Amino acid sequence: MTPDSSNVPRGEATRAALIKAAIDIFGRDGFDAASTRAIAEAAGTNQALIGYHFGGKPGLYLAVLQDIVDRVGQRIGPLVSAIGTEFCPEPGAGSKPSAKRAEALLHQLVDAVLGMLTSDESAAWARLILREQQDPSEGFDLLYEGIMQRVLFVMTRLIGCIRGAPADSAATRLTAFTLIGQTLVFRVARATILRQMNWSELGPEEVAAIRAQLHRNVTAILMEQTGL
Amino acid sequence: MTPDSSNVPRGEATRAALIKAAIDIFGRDGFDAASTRAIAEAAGTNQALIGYHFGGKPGLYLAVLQDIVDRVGQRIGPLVSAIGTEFCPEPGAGSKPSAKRAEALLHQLVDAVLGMLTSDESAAWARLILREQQDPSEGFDLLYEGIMQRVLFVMTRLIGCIRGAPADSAATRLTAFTLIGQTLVFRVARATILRQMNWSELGPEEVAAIRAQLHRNVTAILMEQTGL
DNA sequence: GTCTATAGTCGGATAGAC
DNA sequence: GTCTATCCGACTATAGAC
Repeated sequence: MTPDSSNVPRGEATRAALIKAAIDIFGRDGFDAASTRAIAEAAGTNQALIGYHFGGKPGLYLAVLQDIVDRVGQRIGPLVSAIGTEFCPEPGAGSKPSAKRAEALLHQLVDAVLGMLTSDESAAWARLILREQQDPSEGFDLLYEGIMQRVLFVMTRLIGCIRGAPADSAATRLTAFTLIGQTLVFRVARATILRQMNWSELGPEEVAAIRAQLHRNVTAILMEQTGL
Repeated sequence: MTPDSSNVPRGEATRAALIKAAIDIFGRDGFDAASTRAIAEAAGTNQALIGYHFGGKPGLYLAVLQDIVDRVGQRIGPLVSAIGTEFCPEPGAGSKPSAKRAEALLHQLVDAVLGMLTSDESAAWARLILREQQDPSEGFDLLYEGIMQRVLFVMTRLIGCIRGAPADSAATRLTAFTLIGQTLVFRVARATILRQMNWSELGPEEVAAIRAQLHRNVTAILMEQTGL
C-alpha cells in the first residue's frame, strides 16, 4: 500500500535494530563499559540516533529491559498464564485441581525455565538480569514485576497445592527459590559446569541430562514434606 | 627492631591497601568501568602506584582474584581439607566412612557455603566471580582451581558415599551443581528474594530459615536415590 | 529521520622530580 | 617507593547540515 518497502512506521526499524544490538552489548559489557558507538555500529546505524530515539544511553537501557521482559513473556508467558488461571484462588470457582496436576505443571514450569536459561539467546540478557540483581537500578522494577513476580506467584501456588500448605508461607517461598536456584545455576555457573563436566556446550543431550536431574530433585523436595 | 613502626617490608602496606580497595571497586563496577583513579583514592594512595606495584590495571585485577581465592580458602579451606583427607580414596587406607558421617559433613559444607555467600563481605567478591563465570578471562583459572574445583571435589565424594554411587559419575556431579545452585541463589537473586520475602536484609534470622530449608532439601534429594 | 563534526569529560599510562 | 603533571585516546552528548 504505502511506498515503503516494509510496513513499519518510519524509524521503527532503527529503533528495533538499536535495541537488538544493545541487548548484546549491554549484556556483554555492562551499562558503563558499553559504548553507544559500539551499539550504533552493531545496529548499522548512527550514534547520534540513540539520543534521538531514546533520549540517551539510560533511555536505551530502559528500553532494552522492557524488551527483555517481552521476550521472556513470549517464551514462558502462556504457560504461566495458564497455571495462573487454573490455580489462582477465585472465590466460588470450580473444584480445586489435584496435587498430581500441580506436580505435572510444576515440572513443566521448571522445564520451561531451564530451556530458557540454557538457550543461546538467553546468554546476553541473562547477564543483564544478573547485573540488575547484584546492583538494582531503577530498571529493576521492570524485571521484577514483569518476570520474577509472575513466575514466583504461580510457582508458590503449585507448591502450596502439592504440599497442602499456604502458598504465601515463608517455607513455600523459600522452596520456590531453591527450585529456581537449581535451575539458575546452569546459567550462572555455566563456565564451571562446562569445565567440570568436560562439556563444550549445553546442547540438547546435556540439557536432557540436567532436566532429568532436576525432575528427580523436584519430586524429592516436594514429596518430603508431603509425607509429614 | 627496624625503625619502621610496622614490620611489613616497605611498600607492602600500599600493595595490600590497593588490593583491598580494588576488590570493592572492581566488584561494584566491573573491570572496565572501575577506574584506577577511584581505586587509588579509596586506598589512600596514588594512582601511579598501580603501575608501579602491579604493572597496570590488569595486573591489579589478577592480584585481586588471587586475594579472593585466599580469603575463601581461609573461610572454608579447613573444612574442605578435612573432608578431603577423610574421603579421598587412598589405596590401602582405613575403613570407609559411613554414609551417615558423609551426610553430616555434607550438611556442614552446605552451611559453610551458605554462610559465606550470605555474608556482607562476600557481596563485593561474589560479583567478581559472577562476572568471571559469565565471561571468563584468563583469571578464571585462578578461581576455578582455587575454589570451585576444591569444593566440587569433596562434595561429589560425599554424595557418592551417601548414595553408594561413583563420585565421578555425571549424575553425582549434576546433583552437586544443584546443591550449589540452591545455595547460590540466595546471593545471585538476592534482590528478588528480599523483595519477595519482604525482608530488608539477610540477617541471622533469615539465614537460619534458609539454612533449615536447605537442610530439608539436601536430605530429600540424597535420600531419594538411596532407596532405589 | 538521519547524518557529520565537535565540544567537553574522563579514562589509563608514564615521565620525571623528590 | 611515592608523588605531580601530562599525554593521548575514548567516551557521551549535541549542534547543525541535509
